[in-house]
Amino acid sequence: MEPKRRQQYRHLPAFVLLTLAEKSVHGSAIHSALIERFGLYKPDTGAIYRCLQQLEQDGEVDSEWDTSGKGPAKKNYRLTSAGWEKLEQWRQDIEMRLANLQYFLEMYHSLMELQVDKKREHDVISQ
Amino acid sequence: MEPKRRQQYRHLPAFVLLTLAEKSVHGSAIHSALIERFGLYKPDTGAIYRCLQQLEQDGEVDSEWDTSGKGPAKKNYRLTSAGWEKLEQWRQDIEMRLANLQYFLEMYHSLMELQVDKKREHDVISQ
DNA sequence: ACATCTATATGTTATTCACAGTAATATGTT
DNA sequence: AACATATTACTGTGAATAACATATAGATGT
Repeated sequence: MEPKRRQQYRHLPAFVLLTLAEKSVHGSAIHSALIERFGLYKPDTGAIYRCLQQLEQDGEVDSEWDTSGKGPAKKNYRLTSAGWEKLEQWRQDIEMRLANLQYFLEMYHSLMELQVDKKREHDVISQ
Repeated sequence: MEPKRRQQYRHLPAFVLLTLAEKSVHGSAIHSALIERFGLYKPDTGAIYRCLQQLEQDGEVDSEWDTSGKGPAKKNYRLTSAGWEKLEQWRQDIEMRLANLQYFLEMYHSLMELQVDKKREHDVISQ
């Protein structure tokens, strides 16, 4: 039995801020939105609430309780102007990471072609 | 004074394996190669050596000492077949992450256009 | 009254890796 | 030979991230 390795998806605050940029909502709705949009990305609810607390502490979001609708009270979060700025920083950060990952894939594919070529040569020789 | 937030660059084993896929080399050479190729990505040397130890423990690389050349002995690492398989897993993983990051950027840009439109409307109304 | 659902929150642990430093060997300099 | 310097490998520590598990509390249905 392989020891199960935990998968970290990362950039959670970026995706939380992005979701809030579209619409001010409460934690559970952010969770649903992320699951809906990123099929493979199932963030932990605990992580989201703690993320929101941190973002509020850093002044990137503010919140107010909504006791109107059905069910238990919801804490609606809204981007502050600091939050919009932070989102822009995340955009830059993510563009850089994206470039690195693209480079990884390019290099991976060119290496694999080389491997195939080597194999082909080998096959020709051994005919 | 803002508390300095550490930047994590992540996916280090993927990039180490990729470097070794191209050519079997020692830790310090991997460090140089990564710095050369990823201008913004300056991985920690400690992280690289620990990563290599972990990879060896997991059977994804093996190593042998090279005492020929100049300077101190070098520990050359080489991908095993398990390492090649792991690299393929990383490819899949990274393609997924890439898709998520691309989605972030798409959504970010479309939100920003909306913001501009709103501002334009506002400007027109207040004329 | 009780179970269930929804939303929020906390406890604990694993993973990742940055920052700082140590050690050992080879080589160049005086 | 003595010393400084460069190169390579490795370790100590702790911060950041977030996964897994559990708890709480109000609203709602039966």
